[in-house]
Amino acid sequence: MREDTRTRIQEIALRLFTEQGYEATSLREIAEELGVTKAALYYHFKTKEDIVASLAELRVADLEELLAWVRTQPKTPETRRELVQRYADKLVQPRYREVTRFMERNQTALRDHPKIHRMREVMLELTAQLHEPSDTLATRISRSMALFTLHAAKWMAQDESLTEEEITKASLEVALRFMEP
Amino acid sequence: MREDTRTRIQEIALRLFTEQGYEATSLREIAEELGVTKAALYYHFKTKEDIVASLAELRVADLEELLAWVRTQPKTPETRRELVQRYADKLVQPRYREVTRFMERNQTALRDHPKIHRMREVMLELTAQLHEPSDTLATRISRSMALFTLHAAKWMAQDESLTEEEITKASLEVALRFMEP
DNA sequence: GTCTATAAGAAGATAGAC
DNA sequence: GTCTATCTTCTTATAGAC
Repeated sequence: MREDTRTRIQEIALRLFTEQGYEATSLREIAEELGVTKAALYYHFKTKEDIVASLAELRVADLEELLAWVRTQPKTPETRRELVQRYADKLVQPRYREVTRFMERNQTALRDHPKIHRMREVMLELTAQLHEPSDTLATRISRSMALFTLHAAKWMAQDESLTEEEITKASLEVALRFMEP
Repeated sequence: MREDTRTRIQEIALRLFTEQGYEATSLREIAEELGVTKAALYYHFKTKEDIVASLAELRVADLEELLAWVRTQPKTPETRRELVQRYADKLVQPRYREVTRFMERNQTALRDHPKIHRMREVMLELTAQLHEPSDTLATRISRSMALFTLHAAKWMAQDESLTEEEITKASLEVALRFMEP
């Protein structure tokens, strides 16, 4: 069954925004790939920013769910490792990863979008769950780098003949190592 | 003594490109801040891309120097730690850091610029110096995250009342910890 | 080196027909 | 839901005077 037009706009926009950049991608291009005119897009999304907001929503909802979960848990090393594990699980879902990639690559262009701002907040709250006030600065940096590692490890794929699975597995191993006191 | 116009264009462009994004910053804005007309910019730089190339040049030269140095050294743990240390030293120089920040934030918009491409190459070669073929994948990821940590630690400054010096010192400590086997 | 003036085009967005 | 046609505004870039 054919997806609805709204979803297809999201898919095409996400791909083009990521490949070419947000500002560099015009509504004309999106419309052409979809096989309609620019004006048709305006029936589904009021503005270009609305398309971004709808994409950000896909990720924010996931992150807020994760944050809500961790707040029900006791603040133990066990919980922190489990949070890293769950974050890694989110990150292997293609849709989540694509949206994340789009946002990483267009930080500046997106800086004024309210939904993007909300997402940054949630990410900061999530990393804050990884340490306690009594931890040293070095420990806090190390813990934050655990989440970063899950994101950044895909760089490794460039010059190596490794499968995605090997990289995912190894970067989780490294991330958990960074969580050690 | 007043700097020359070319240098002032570079400074203003670098700031606006970083704050607002590369595509979102027009030559008109740069000219207005400089107090001249758009046309005057074209005397100093043939195109907008030329301004970017001149900015990238500032960083590429530094990185190539670092790469040239490390290639004269024996491939020992000692050399690798020294490379991390030297990279950290580069990163505290304001001009280098500003250009780096600009590039991090505008990855997609800059993807087709040849100078940017060269910079990515040099960065990859630098990280390749941090490990040997016999190292496990986890070790290689961990070592690459050492350089990443030096970049990313500035995120820590957001919600804390820490001095830049404390953060720099602690992130170097973490980076060197990540270099351990 | 900097100016005015202008070209040539693409962008986001809207009105109204079908 | 999608179209054609159009508006307005902005962009990069150039020609030629001073």
